[in-house]
Amino acid sequence: MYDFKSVEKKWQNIWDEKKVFKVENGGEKKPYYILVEFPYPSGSGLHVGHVRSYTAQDALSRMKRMQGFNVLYPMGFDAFGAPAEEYAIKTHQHPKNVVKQNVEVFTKQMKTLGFSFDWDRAFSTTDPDYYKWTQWQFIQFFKHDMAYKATTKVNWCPNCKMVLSNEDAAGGVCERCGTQVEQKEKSQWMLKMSSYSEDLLNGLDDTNFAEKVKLGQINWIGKSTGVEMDVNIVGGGKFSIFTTCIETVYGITFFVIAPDGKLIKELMPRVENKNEVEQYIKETSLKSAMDRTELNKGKSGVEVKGVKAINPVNGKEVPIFLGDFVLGDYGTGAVMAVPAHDQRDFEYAKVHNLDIIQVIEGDISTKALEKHDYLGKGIKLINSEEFSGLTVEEAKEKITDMLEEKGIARRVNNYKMRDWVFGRQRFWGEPIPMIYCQKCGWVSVPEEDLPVVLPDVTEYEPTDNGESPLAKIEEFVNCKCPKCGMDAKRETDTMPQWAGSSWYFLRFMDPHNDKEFASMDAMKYWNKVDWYNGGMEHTARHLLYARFWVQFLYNIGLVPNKEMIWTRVSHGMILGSDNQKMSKSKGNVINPDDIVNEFGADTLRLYELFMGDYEMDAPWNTDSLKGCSRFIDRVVRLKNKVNENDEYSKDLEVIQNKTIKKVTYDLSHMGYNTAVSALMILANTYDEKESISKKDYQLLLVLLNPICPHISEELNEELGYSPIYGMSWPTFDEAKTVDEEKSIGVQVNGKLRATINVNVNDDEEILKEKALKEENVIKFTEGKEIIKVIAIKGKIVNIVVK
RNA sequence: GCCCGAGUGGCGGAAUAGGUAGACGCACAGGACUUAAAAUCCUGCGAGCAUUAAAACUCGUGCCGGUUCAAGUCCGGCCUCGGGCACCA
Repeated sequence: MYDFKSVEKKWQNIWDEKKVFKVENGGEKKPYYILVEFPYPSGSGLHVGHVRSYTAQDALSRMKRMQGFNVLYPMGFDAFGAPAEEYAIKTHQHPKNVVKQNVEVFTKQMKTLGFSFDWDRAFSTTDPDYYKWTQWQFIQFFKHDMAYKATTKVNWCPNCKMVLSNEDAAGGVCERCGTQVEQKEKSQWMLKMSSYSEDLLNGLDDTNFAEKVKLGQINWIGKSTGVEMDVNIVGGGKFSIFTTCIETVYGITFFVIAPDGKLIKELMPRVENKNEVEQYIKETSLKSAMDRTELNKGKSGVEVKGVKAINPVNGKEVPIFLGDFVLGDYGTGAVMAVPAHDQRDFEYAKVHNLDIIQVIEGDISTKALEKHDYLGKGIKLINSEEFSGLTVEEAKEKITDMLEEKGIARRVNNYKMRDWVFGRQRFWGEPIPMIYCQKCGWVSVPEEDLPVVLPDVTEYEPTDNGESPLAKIEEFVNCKCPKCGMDAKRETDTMPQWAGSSWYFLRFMDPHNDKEFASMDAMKYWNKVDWYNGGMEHTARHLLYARFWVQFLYNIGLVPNKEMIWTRVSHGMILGSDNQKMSKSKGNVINPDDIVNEFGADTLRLYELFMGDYEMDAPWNTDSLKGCSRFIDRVVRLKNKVNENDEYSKDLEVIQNKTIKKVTYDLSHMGYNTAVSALMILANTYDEKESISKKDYQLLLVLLNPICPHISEELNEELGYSPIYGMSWPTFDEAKTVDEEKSIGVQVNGKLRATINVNVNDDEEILKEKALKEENVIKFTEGKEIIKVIAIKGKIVNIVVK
């Protein structure tokens, strides 16, 4: 085994000292921006999963550079967030120190892996120079009426006296102490993301995201098209419902309204069973979002006695129920219930003993006949007055037209995506740069006063009332109103972790700018992120937040494109050797440092790309890793076969062209494992020869360089050539990528009976002739009638007999 | 329940446009070298049948059916596993 430690160190130093991968904005070369999700620098260091995607994109970057592109491959740190804060609370040190240490560890680890990041562009979202601009952008949201304060519910642990994230409140209990989590009302900053629903859907057309990524976005936005209809209440008043199945309107037997909605509050004075209703509202409010879904099967609810609603199409009076399955913040907070044609309503009607009226042909004896049962099948309406006999599709339109003419309904779209709750009651986040003045209301911090810096204190314990720890720090809270100069109070909530990562890719384009978050020129130069790689777990939310952020900046003229990310791809996880997700508790974690120490960075890089389909999860296997180490040793040993010849060997021409083609294609199409395999085949071919030329050998090294940059540079230097990083990527001659002679299969009735050696140019007649001469083919065709012979040049012969 | 993704040897996985299934690697077995081990090199390696050897043959890409001269690949219907969302009207 070669001395990988000194070789790797040597080349890492050369790259570092000569700033080989430093990239400037501008120049003759075409720009190409490759981005990997920047990590959260946790205390446990780099994970082998990071190594997989960073290596993959590193290989792509290195090839692209050699292909003559000006490649931006940056790295940074997404370092705000709860774990650093919790660690800081435990150890009584400022989270920024914790982050600083972790960033140093991560940086060192990444350097020992030889990634070609432009380290001069690195930053952390926790740097005041960076979050200054996050705050500045928040102010733009505020100024453009896109940020507002509203009351939302938060998970509250009465024991820890802390606001919990949904993750920390999983199952309705506090993750730290196991206490039942309560829902608490809290006034918080929100971003009007829902107003971008349609734009975020349409924007997908301007991207090259993988189909599954687009689907993730579409599902999260959750558009549904339907009808909003007004419903009168007996004795005066009205409310609206939203439905996607207006064709079932004659089947309404009750309405259900949200216990947390406005409507029930309005109706309260007329309610006869006030106690019961109030009790139910209270019960619902105590349940966390989790509990509410768990209660799913119960179909709980109470009738709102004393008020009845009128079905607008036939004047029928039906009861109104309060049910916690209706959400106050989706649609209108009220639904029409048609038990015959909605399974949920069906079950609800059974539990509460309500009428069921069938309005669409079919069987409803055991369960509801739902839209997926009846749509698109020409099924007709019944019991629906003049609409009876129409197909459901016709009825949908005609009923809507009728209701619209009467002025009591509208065609509308609804979206599952809500506004973005942008406040966190935490210390370790970007302070929201807002000031509350008794006289002027909410006023944004003047831009010249940014950043609003997190204070240097030693206590980060949460307050008793659910406010951010910042609320305890008087010198932080108390300030003057920027408008009127009176005493005022600073907002103490901080931003969610998603904030900093919503625009970091823009900052990489112009990371040292102290006048703007990034100059328009810089952003126009790079134009878009060409490749964005990250985990599947971030393809829904992070990507959506980032796109929303960018679209907003675009609308106020601050970025050049409505979508700033062109291709988004995702990679699979590395699982433990037990095929389970790696976790400390399972004891199946592999530390990349250990592997680098024992086998070297090149081996780890090679293995992680070779281990399987990049987009798929793959289990760790140290034996396989050793195979990769062997391959590198083999390449090193091949040097003994190198002769003094400075020309390519003619007899290796085809395999070389083939390999160049394969590696070039695969590295840019996430076919990393097959690229490695092609290199192994090339090395095997070399190994079969007595000797190879310097050029032959160098070609292997150059093709291997994006994956194993250290050893390939070292061996190349030993040959006396100048560094690979300064070379051009090899090109191939398409005509020379196929062997003249090859073996193809001969089938009789589709079953393989022989193989024949042919020339790729042999025409059908020659193939047929050769095939029919084969002994085994004769055996199977003898005495039978040959119906036809299919012969495909260079591929196959199939003889059909009877 | 809904939406994605995946099921191929002992294992990880290959297989541009349907065209010799199992590339490449691991593990394993046998052999060479060696005092020995490691390393390296050579050979074999889907199952069955056969076994003195080889050829040949039969089956084989989760299951059932279909299209086709030809299906891992296309179509219809399922099953299992993984991930995400979850009363969204």
